[in-house]
Amino acid sequence: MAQKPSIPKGTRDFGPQVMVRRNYIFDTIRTVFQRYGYQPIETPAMEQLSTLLGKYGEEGDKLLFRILNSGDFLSAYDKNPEHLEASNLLPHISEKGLRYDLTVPFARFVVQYRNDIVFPFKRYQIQPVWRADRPQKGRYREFYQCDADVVGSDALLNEAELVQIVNDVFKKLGVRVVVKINNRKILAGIANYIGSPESITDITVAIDKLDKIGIESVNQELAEKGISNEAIEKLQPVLFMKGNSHEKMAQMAQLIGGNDIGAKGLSEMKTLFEYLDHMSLDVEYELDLTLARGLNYYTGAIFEVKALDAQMGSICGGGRYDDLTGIFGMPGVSGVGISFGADRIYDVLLELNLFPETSSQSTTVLFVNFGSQEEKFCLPLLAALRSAGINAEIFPEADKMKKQMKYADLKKIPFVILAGESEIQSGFVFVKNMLTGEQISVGVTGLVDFMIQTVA
RNA sequence: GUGGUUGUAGCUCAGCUGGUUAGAGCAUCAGAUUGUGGUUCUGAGGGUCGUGGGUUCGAACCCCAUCAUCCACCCCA
Repeated sequence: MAQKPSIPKGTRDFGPQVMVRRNYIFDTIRTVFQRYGYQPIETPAMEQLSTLLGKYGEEGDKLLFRILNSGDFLSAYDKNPEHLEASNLLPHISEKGLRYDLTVPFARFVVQYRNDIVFPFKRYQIQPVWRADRPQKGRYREFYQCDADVVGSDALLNEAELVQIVNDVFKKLGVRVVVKINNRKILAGIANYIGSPESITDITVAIDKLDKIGIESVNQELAEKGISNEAIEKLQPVLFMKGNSHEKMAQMAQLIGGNDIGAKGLSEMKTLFEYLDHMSLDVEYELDLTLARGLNYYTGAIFEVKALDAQMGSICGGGRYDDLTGIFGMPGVSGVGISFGADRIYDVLLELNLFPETSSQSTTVLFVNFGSQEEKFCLPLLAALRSAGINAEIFPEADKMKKQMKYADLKKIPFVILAGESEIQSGFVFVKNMLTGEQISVGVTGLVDFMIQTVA
């Protein structure tokens, strides 16, 4: 054989049986989003590079897929070698990129259509995103995000509602999860408290790994980042803090209640938990002081959802961003959003065997094709079954019966109807149940009613 | 970007210290069965052993390079 065709690293094809299951996830999430009044939008796969660059930090910029300009992109470029530098060459080579997430394109969308949007604007968006990362378990270069965001409202009730949505989605899917909640203002308060406000990023990145690498390694990493010993010392009570969410908040008030931003964060957290405690949720939710989340545009609450029974990174995350639209020239609009990672949720459902059984069958009835006369006899029956809401098809050619039966078998079609010459003359066709192998004769005039009853 | 793993039929993998013509299971196709699938039996097709170079009388096997893959780190859904 010639060289085998293949697809790019970190991308996947989805066959019919996989798509049925993926759609089950998308439909579940979409239904919940709509239940809470969120409206759908879509944005292009590619954005201007200027929209994307600088929004995800230095690391994020490296993970952007850039699209090569069409045509002879160097024709207008000054090719004098003395002026040849990557920085001024780049705009000539690439000016578009594949979107990295759905939040930044959404911010662009809000700014662009600000006069047409009714605020607070609740939107959802289910589309693929791309990251030029190295693939590994649960990590792909092309994957779907399912986002719900509210912009134009500072109210913490929005945060609470998003947790409620998480609750509903995972309850429907049957996955046990824990929602971890933190607040960037609390993290800033911690950084102030230990006297290194400028190191907030290094501090949060390090303590985010606490449960993964342990306290020793965290302290070591902090030291390597240039955090002073006394600052690390002051941080220890936070890292070792025990108790439930309310107890932790009380302890934190002792430590960081004195600085403005820390107090603000704690106050927000308290309000949020008051809402959540009144929502009779099924999911666990807890304050996790070590939760940091990478995206640096978050300014308030941050969320992360982890499956309790599967070894998988976070399957859902989000947070509050006070000024995302500011970088696109529209300051003072606050937003909060959440993003479900459909591909990871798929992997979790597969691992835990949580996909519903029925989600693999598409056709209910197959007519065996005996020839051109018989085809014509079957067509009105087919149409009638379809009108009655029953998925039905006829084998497209009068192939060997064995092959047609095998087709039904492989496609898990539960009923096969045989209408050959003698059946047509008698006015009775055979309906074969492929599960039991049982075959009964049914009058043509009563066929649709019979099938409706049998299927129901 | 860093470290490691594995590349043999469509798929999952055997293949001894380097030795004739590289095997198995599953899948596919055909027949047993001209109007009955999923079971069974018989037979058939399908491989530049990832690619390129080297060592050797001889390489799927040893060496080097390269590409791909998966896993871990960084980071993240």
